[in-house]
Amino acid sequence: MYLDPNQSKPIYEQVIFNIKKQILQGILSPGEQIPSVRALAQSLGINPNTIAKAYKDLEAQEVIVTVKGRGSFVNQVPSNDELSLQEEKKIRQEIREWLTEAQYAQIPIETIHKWIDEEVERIKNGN
Amino acid sequence: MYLDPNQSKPIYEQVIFNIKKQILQGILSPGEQIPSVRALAQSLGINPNTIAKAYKDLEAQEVIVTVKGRGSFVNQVPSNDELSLQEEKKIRQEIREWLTEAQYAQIPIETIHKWIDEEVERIKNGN
Amino acid sequence: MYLDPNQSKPIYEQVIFNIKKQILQGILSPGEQIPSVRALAQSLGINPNTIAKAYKDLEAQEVIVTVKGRGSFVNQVPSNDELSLQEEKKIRQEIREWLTEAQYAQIPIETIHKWIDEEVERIKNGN
Amino acid sequence: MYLDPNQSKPIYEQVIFNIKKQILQGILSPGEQIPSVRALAQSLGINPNTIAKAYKDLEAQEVIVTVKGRGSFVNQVPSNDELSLQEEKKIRQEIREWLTEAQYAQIPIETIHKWIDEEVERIKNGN
DNA sequence: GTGGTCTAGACCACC
DNA sequence: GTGGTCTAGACCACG
Repeated sequence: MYLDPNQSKPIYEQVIFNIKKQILQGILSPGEQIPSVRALAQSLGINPNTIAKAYKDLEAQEVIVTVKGRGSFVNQVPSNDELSLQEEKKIRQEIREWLTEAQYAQIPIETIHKWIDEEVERIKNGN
Repeated sequence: MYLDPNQSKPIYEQVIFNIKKQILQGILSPGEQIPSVRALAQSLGINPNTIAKAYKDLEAQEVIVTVKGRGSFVNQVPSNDELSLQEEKKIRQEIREWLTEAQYAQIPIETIHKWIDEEVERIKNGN
Repeated sequence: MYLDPNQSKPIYEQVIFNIKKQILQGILSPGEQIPSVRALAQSLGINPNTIAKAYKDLEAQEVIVTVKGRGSFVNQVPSNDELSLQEEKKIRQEIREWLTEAQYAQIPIETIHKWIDEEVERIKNGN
Repeated sequence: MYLDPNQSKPIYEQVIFNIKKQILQGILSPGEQIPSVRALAQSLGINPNTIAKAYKDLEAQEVIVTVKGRGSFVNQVPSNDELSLQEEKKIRQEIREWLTEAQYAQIPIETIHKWIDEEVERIKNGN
């Protein structure tokens, strides 16, 4: 896992992001134990509280399950047959927020579609 | 202009966003004067400091020019024939941040492309 | 608001519980601002981080909305026309956990129903 | 006996819960010997310390009696003619804790009564 | 060993 | 003024 200190995104969100990416890439499999709070904190050189916060959020999102005294484990990826309306609203909101920026910078819409396809590949393959 | 207080995005960024959108939609044309800091603040019912910060950022991005004692005016939209590498890196970063979420929620890539096209239309037409 | 230090329930959960109760009782109304993190922390004599945690959880549950630099505000109570299955599962789980205890203590089922009605009244009226 | 590792309730409490349920259901009768700490730990695949703690708590609650060198035995179910005030206070507290949640989720009081009756049946019949 | 809670105190972004 | 993030270090419950 790699954290970019130059990024404005808070560390704990970067950790959440990375764990999810590793699950999608199959580096972490359902049922598998993820590193302990203290171990990950030490290997990243940051405070354990920050990792604990990330793990708690991941549990609230039902990405992992945590058992006190034993550790945290990867959950099943949700079988989102019915795309929750809330999820759609959230993603659309995020699209809207950078798309005006992109339009203003005169980036052709085809280029944007291309970039998205490339990034999807990147997530699947692992950079 | 409409501000959504429920949005996590800070107000000054929402103001920047809205000014840019109005330029893209042709509501504001190059050379045209935009409302004064005080006038806009009053009409939106927010703190003038917040508008001042937004205008300062817009000037730094060369979207508007401010002439002391006269007001602020819309600049030419940049003719970005050559897409700056920095611009691309920034947009790709923003794409990456929500795309992992979307992948995790099992949203098909075709759906995402469709949403983007819809949102582009929305920007062009003005909601 | 009153915190019971003898209770095993963590302080931040007691705070969440109390805010929700006050909303149900009409002490706090939708749109109204709740006390600032620092103010509530001081008046309860506890660390501001603990209140901040409670408020963040309340925001994740969509009970309040928080605007950086302004404060936190009560949201609309959800119009749960369709009772989410997840909600039902959670409540049933909680019922199951103490009901065996009650059965073992030989408490008649009618008594339990009576207690629940009394507690509902108590929530509505405010102790 | 079945333990749910996904449940937030600690394992030793789940063991206590299950023993009591089996007594209520008549699977275990007063005077009957229950499995040894080691045997139960092995059959559940968990740490013997955990079972030992459960048995110790059960003995403190006078649900079982342990005779050194012989094993643990089921006690008489208490003939709680007079409901202890302490018992009532404890149960009422537990009711209060989830009832606010239920009220907030707009669950009708009739539904809650129905759920309780259903769960009582479930305990009596053994799922 | 594991995670959960809490305190104390710092710095930052926003209004 | 507001909340958000992060650090450092403590103590507890659980296995």
